[in-house]
Parts: sequence; C-alpha cells; structure tokens
Amino acid sequence: MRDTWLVATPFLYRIACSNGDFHHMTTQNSTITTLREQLAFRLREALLRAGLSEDVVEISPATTSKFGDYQSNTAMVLAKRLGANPRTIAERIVASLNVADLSAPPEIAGAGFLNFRFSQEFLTRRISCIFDDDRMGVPFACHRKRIIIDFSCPNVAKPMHVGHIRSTILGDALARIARFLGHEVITDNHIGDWGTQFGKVIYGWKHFLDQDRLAREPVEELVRLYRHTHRLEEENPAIAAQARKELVLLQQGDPENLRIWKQSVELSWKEFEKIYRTLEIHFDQCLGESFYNEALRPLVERLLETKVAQPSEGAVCIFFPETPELTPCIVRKTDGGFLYATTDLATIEYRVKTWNPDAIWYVTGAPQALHFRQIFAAARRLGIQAELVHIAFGSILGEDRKMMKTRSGENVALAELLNEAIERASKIIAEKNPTLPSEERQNLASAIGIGAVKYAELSQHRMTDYVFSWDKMLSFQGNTAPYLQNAYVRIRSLFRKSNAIPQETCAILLESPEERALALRLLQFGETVSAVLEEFRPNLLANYLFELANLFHGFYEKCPVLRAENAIRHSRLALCHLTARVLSQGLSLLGIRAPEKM
RNA sequence: GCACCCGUAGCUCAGGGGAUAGAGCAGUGGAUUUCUAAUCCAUUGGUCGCAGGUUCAAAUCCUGCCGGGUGCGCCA
Repeated sequence: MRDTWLVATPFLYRIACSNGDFHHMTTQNSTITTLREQLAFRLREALLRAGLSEDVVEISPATTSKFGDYQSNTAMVLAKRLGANPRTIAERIVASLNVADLSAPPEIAGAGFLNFRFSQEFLTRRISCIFDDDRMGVPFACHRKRIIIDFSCPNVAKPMHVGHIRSTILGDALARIARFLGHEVITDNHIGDWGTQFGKVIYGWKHFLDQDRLAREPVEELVRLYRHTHRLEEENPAIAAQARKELVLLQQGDPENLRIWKQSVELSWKEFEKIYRTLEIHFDQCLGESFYNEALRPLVERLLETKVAQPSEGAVCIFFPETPELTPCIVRKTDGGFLYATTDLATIEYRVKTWNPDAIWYVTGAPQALHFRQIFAAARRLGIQAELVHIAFGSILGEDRKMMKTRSGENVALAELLNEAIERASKIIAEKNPTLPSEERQNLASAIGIGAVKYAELSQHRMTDYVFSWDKMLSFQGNTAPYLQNAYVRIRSLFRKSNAIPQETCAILLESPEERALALRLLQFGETVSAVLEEFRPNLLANYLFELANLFHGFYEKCPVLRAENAIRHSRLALCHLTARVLSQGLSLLGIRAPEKM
C-alpha cells in the first residue's frame, strides 16, 4: 500500500534518469522547432565555424526584456575554459553567427552575454506557422518512450483523503503531458487492496456489521469496523489474536473471508470512482496489491536462489552493503508474511514482463524516498533495466502551517473537500453572474472549483509544502485557475460578439509592444511544455500560462480588437484565437477545463 | 544516532551557476460611461536562515552550524 498521507519532506530521487532527451525535437511539421532550439542550432553552427567547442550551447530566455528576447552565456563559459577574454570570444562567435533571418546581429553586453532580439518578420512568420499547427508549436520528444505512471493509490476500506490529492493530480497532469509529447503512457492505479488492515475489517464485519449503514455509507462503515476492532484490540489481546487469525484465513483463501474482502474492495472502489469522475481522471490499469499475491512466494524464492536476498534472524532481507545509509529491506517476515517491498518488486517484474516499459514513474510522497531507493536498488540486482523514477512531493498544510487535518485532528476526506470546492465556486458564480441558468452554473462550478484545486497543486513546485487556502485558489486575481479561465472566457466572448471565425491565416501585425510580447510568449509554448518532463514540474507550465494570461490582459487593455481597422482587426483576432487555443490546450494538459462562459 | 527535505518581501510562492533577486495577495496612488472591471497601470517593501569555501560570476554548487519538518528490520 502506498499511503500518500504521511508526507512532508520534499526529496527527489532518480535512478538513471535521462537528461538530454528533450533537447532535440521534431514536430509533425518539420519546419517548426522551438525558438530556443532554433537559436541553439545557429549558435552550434557558429561555434563550429569559429573553431570553438560546440558542447557549450547555452540559450535561455532573457532575464529582462531590455536585454532582448533570448540570451546566451556560452562565450563566458568558453572563455573560462580557454583562459581568454569573454568579450573577445563573444566577438568571434558573433562574427561566425548566421542569424540574419531571425534577428539583427546579437549584442555583446555585460561580461560577455550575447543578447538576441527577434525581428518582426521572423516573429510574424513563426506565429503563422504555429497558427497552422494543431500542436501550437509543441514538438514531439525525439525519444518516444513507453512509460508506466503509478499514482493515486488509495487504500481500500479507508476514505480517500487530502493526502492522495497531490499524487492524483500530479500524476494525471504528468500523464497528459507525456502523452501530448508523444510518449506511450500506461497509467496504473496501484490500489492498496491487500494488507494487515483486513484482519481488523473482517473481524469487525463478522461481529459488529451494521447492514443499513453499509448500504448508506459503505466506506464510513468499513472505517468504523476497522477502528472499533482496533480499539478493542488495544484493551483485549485475545481480540488482536482473533483479528490476526482472520487475516491468516484470508491469506489462505478462506471463502467466507475472501467474500468479505471482495465486497469491501468493490464498495471502496465505487467511492473512488465517484471521486475520479469528479476529478475527470481515469486509469488504464488498476492492478492493486492483491493482484500480485501469487507472485510473492516464488519471487522471494528466486531472490534467495540468486543471492539477491539472504535469510536474517528468521526473516528474508536484501542488504545494501555498498550504500550504508540504505537499511536492509525485508521481503519476508519471520512469520512468512510478505511486505509492501515484496509487492512493489513483484509489481516491477510484472510490469516489465507485460509491457516492457522504458520507464516507470512513481508519483508518491517524499517520505517514501528511502523505500524507493531500496526497491530500485533491488530491482537493479534483479536485472531490471527500465528507468525507475520516484517523483516525490511535499505535503499540504492547513492555514496553521501544520499538516492539513480537520479540527478533530482527522484526515480531511477528499470527497468533502471536492464538494466544498464546487459549492464555493457555485456561490461565487451566483454572485458575479446571477443571470446564468442554474444548470449551467452547476457545470461551471465544477470546472472552476475542481480547476482551482488542481491548479493550486500544479502551480506549486512539487517539493514545497504548500498552504491550502480556499480564498486564494478561488480568487480571480493572481496566479489561479479562475484567472486563467477568465482570460479564455474573455476571448470566447469576443468571438461570440463579432461572429468572427479566424480560419485562414492572415498577416500578423505586431506593432504595439503588447502585441509583440504576447506573440513572443505564445511562441514559447512549445519549449515550456517540453521542459515540464525534464524534472517533472507541471508548475513550469502553470507559470507560463499565468504569464500568458497576464500578457493577454495587458494586450486586451491597450489594443482594441473589434473596434480596430480591417487588417489590424484580423491580426488581433488571430492573436486572440491563438491565445485561446494555447490557454485551453495548456489547461487541458493540467487536467483543467476552460469553460466558454463564466 | 543515521539519512533526507525545507528556510527568499508582512503573507503565499517563483527563480536551482549568470546582468540591478521576481510574481501574486495585502498596503498606497491611479485608469474605466467596458471588447465581461472577474481587468489594467504605477508604487512601497529583501542581510535570499548564519558562517566559511569553490568561481570571472553563488539565492543557486561544497562544508559546517542554527531553525522547522520527515523517514529509518519484520505497517503501508
């Protein structure tokens, strides 16, 4: 079971994770590459021509617009290596640089920076390309991989709570983005449907089951049975022994206990499905822990035979003498039982055998870092080659800066939290747009409320512990989902009002600074999406979308669209349309809907 | 005890070797008879926890402290 609740420490651990994979890309339309790629290509050519080493091709967006659009630090890095003057090296590079079709010759500034500023012609040409591209300039990854993403993983007979939200939302966004970049993705919800908790649940079921409550609130009833038994066990060791016996019976295949177990799983799964429906998230596979039961015994036998594991004090352990900080990993207990490490290893083997993936990503809280280091190290010894990545994240805090809990100190149920999000959104819509029909409002409330929760998660660096605040995430100001959705709505409203449909490419005019800034940002969509998977950071995309929406609002303020003259009007409508498409696509990659009205 | 993560504006957070450290919120001052003001513009505010080190260049990398959090043989 991967309980994602006890989560607090940001930590990233990766094994053999690729670094350069997303640096060379192609699109369906081979003439489209990102701005960054184009400059990097030219710079590489120039370095070769100038007889300089071409392995230091650094291009990044300018830190401030007064330094142009993009900058390169290559000259300084090379100068250091050669013991030469950076500005001299910069001059050599510029002399060999052929960028006439992109920009004026770059300026050499400061300690030896190269500052590029694109020409209007180039930008307008690029905007036209992107306008005609249904991927809006997002290239496919050059190495397309088959990736299994393991996320969400709630536990049966327990309610899903806030602890699961980060894994679920992050995992889903990463899956969407990876797919969009051309990877083959298999999402697998590794449900915690087997484990010691069932001894207590079954004992409780047999002695204190309330059928009515089970029909009404199945998961709550299961939790009650678990807790009740647990409490009794603490006072009475005999009951603890009986509960353990129920567990053993279940593991031995006792029909009655198996039936109870199965029913618990089904009831829980129905609850999970409701939540996933609300979140609009689905999984390709839902192979829970129980799926691997049969594989555990032979796996441990094999681990022993191959000397990957050793008997130790009656248990079976994998030791890691080469990494002293890795404590031994138990794969079979003294009583013959197996642990989640065993299941995780069996799961890796199954996945490799069944799908032969290039990578398996685990979107799981940071506290489990050590566990994954152990599992990954063990998998290596078993000869597993696939890239194994633990995509870790921090915890969600309450307004008191402590781990988010209810007033009574319990985990916050996810279902209730999502309902509250929708209700709050509904209330806000009713205030701001009272004329909206109530059906429409309900649908909208879901898009806005759920979008707000997802965006609050995804706009944050995954490692940081963030404070959960309704007021902030549902605000229409600042870096929030409603703000982005509103930008989209404004554009859609323009088109409804004007009856304009920008189908054909028209000449794009970028005369005002606002138009130019908006266009430049639109052209950066491709490199932004591509960058997300380099370190598994959807917040890069979120930040991009926020800046795009912000630039759009600035443009909208300064540049009349419908009131403009013919050519300018067409051009501005085209910019609006492209902005809407990028916003909508970007939000969709984060799993957030862009409504037509608000 | 060992290990890991975090410490940046009053608050919430970006930035993770490059130029004078940025946003949002809050505060202050403006714009607007709207192309949905659900917006925009301007402005105040920082010893990037502390101290060393590496470097032409450190918030960023290394070491050591301090503070907060978390994890570490038979739970998941």
